[in-house]
Amino acid sequence: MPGSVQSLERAAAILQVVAGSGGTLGVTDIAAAVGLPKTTAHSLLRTLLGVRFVEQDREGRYALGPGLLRLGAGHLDVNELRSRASNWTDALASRSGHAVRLAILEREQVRVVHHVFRPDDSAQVLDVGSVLPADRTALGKVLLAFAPHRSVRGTVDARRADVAAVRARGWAAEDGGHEAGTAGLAAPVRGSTGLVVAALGISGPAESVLDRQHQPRPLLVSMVVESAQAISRELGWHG
Amino acid sequence: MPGSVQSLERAAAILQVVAGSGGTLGVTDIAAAVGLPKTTAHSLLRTLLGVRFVEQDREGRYALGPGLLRLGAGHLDVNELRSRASNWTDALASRSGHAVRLAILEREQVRVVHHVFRPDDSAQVLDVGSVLPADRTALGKVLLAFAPHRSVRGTVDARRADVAAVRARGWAAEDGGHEAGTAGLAAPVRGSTGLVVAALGISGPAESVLDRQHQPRPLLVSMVVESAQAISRELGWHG
DNA sequence: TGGTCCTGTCCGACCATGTCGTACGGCGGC
DNA sequence: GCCGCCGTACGACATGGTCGGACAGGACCA
Repeated sequence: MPGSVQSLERAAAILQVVAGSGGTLGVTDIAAAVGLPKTTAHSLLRTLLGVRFVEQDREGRYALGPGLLRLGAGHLDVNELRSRASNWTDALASRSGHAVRLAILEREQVRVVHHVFRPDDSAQVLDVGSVLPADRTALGKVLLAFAPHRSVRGTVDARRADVAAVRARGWAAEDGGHEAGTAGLAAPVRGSTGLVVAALGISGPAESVLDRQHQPRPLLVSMVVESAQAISRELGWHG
Repeated sequence: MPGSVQSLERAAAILQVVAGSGGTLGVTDIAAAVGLPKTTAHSLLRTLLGVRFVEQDREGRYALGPGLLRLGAGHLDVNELRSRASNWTDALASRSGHAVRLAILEREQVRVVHHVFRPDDSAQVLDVGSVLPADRTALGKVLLAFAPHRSVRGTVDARRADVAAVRARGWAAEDGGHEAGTAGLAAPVRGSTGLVVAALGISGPAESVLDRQHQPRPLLVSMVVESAQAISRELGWHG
């Protein structure tokens, strides 16, 4: 491909073959798989070994190395997020008496990854996996407000003030914008780097979440913000 | 460094910088961080983009891409292993009445990653994190027998028959080899590729694990093998 | 609203490096 | 003990990677 660095494309192909083997592969097999002379493949593998993107066993066979695996390790795994959050989400549901959801931003969409039912006997539907509107839910407002690469001018004027307010307050509210008669609150969950990786929220009947002036009940705000911060600390955030 | 492919070393440095940022970075910042002219860094990034080791947001800033993250995705995460195994390990402890351990092979050592106590009132010590002798425990025998890159000649004669027997039977036993008066059984846990990623074992008083002929009790063998296979299916193995 | 500054990207000249054939030591199989 | 095949080293040479200059576009400020 014109304009590409050939040796990088070749190295990427080699890494894909090694990863696909699931175990270890010799130089001869790798060369055959990527369609290169053995000494060319060996030359590339020697450098991949040097940067620890591959490693070699005692028989000279190659496997993916710690240098490569470490690159991806900083990325948050959704299962780990759920696992670490679950004590706090259960406790928040108990203390607040509301349904609790954890959501992530995925390709500009808000996906629920964890859901704890409101602790009563009412019939409820499990939300995990569902996608929520980003602009009309508290969870979505939080995720959009703290998205890492959004410039202010990229947001239409009507929402700019909202985004700024959510960032300043550290939480977002929704009042019937998503489901008539319900309201919600959400706060950001941060990963070890301080970046927002999820949003934690509660939702329920509007009269339960909001006071008579249609403002969020301060006690509930505190519970949500504190629980989100506790989960953030669990994920390695020091803030 | 003589003998290395310079552009691969440079690309690795770029990926490490992007991974370390935890979010997104521009070409100018990446070039500064790796000490290269901007156009050189851009040339390398264009190819990394082409192989999807990085991706770009709408403002032209770079983050780690799916092509790279997917390489590491096949690697089993110990937390995920524990998480997926825990239902089965709890059940095995209950049904068998013995302590249950899950171990992995790590640099030729056997490391316990999960431990469920024997379901009685006796005082017990949590083993998680400890390292066991590879050749004298059932867990170690299983992990060594099924290690992916071990040639037969690399194993001294005295153990070759043992390795072959463990492979043929699909489980291993220990009889006081590790702790006087105790015995143990273990079976392999496979990942989605069919490779053995862990060993599942029970242990307890020798008279409880073994019959009068000092052979493992068949019912216990079945329980361990079936539980290990259930965990394997949980991890995506189809065998 | 226009000017300034800084960004990401493109183009092409040039030379330093990446490619790969040949050869060799070591190991496994027969 | 011999043969075949592996991984690895070496070095010649052709080409691919490097990078300076230029440009378009966006953000910011007076």
